[in-house]
Amino acid sequence: MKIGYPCINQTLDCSSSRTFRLASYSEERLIETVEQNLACLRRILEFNVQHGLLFFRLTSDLVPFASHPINTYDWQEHFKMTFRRLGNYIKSNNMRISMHPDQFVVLNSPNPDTVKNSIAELVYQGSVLDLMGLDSTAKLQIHGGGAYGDKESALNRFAEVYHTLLPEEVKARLCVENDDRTYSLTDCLILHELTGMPIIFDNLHHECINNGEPMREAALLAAQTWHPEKDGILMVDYSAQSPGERKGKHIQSISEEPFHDFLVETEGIDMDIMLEIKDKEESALKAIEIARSLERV
DNA sequence: CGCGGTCAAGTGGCT
DNA sequence: AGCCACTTGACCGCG
Repeated sequence: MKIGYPCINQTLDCSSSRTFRLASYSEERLIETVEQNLACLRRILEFNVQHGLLFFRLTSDLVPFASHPINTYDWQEHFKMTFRRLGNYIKSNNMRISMHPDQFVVLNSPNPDTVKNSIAELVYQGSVLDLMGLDSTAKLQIHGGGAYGDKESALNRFAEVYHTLLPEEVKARLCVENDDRTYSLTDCLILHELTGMPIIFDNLHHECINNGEPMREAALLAAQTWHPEKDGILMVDYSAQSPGERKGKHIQSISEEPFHDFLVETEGIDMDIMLEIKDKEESALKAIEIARSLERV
């Protein structure tokens, strides 16, 4: 089991998600920003290795406006060696990597432009992982999208787009994650049937919407959608409800007992866990200790 | 130099 | 109808 956190490290004094406004776009600024983002990413990865945090989610903002028409610069070529070195570092330290395109990526939107932009974003994020030389166990994780009042049609539209419009290099990495209000685990299983995509399991979202599956059964169902050689082991997004706040809102800092219980409940299911918790690596480090006490890492 | 409004993009739920 | 949240705040103009 590998444990990690998404995108941002709060201990280090750098950010790998620096960007700028569209209005102030220039090629010069793009190059400078990507340079700084990748340098910071390197520092974060080194921090993670030093602390045994072997699962990490790369920010979508590594390359600003990467899928926007304004960006016509060949950043892939310019930063080829930097990406390759980052990838070599990741591989030589046996780290697991994911990316999570944001809410604008909606493959089943009725608006063809939205679908087109979504695919461009997926191609960008996949190409980052490709440039790093990572295999198809490095994943892109998205949600089912909208329901538009007719979920069955929306699911079929997703599958249609998947089969007819997505390039192979995106399909090799694409996963669907159960969300907290529209696409439950059951819905994701349908998408899996239609496309073969593995399912990333989110425990908190599952608490928000489900079809009665106990946590262990749900995790098992998701785990069965992963092809061990091609996809690697199950990825899990773990969080806990922030007390007294909106349903689904992430907690500030990990509390030991629920995480401990989750690990006990999922004993024997091989998984890598991404902690979606506000204080980032601080909680991830606590989580490692808890997992160690149960001999899961 | 610090504060706060705003930023490429979508969707659904809440007030 | 408008605001908020989402895997994540960061940028930039203004005082």
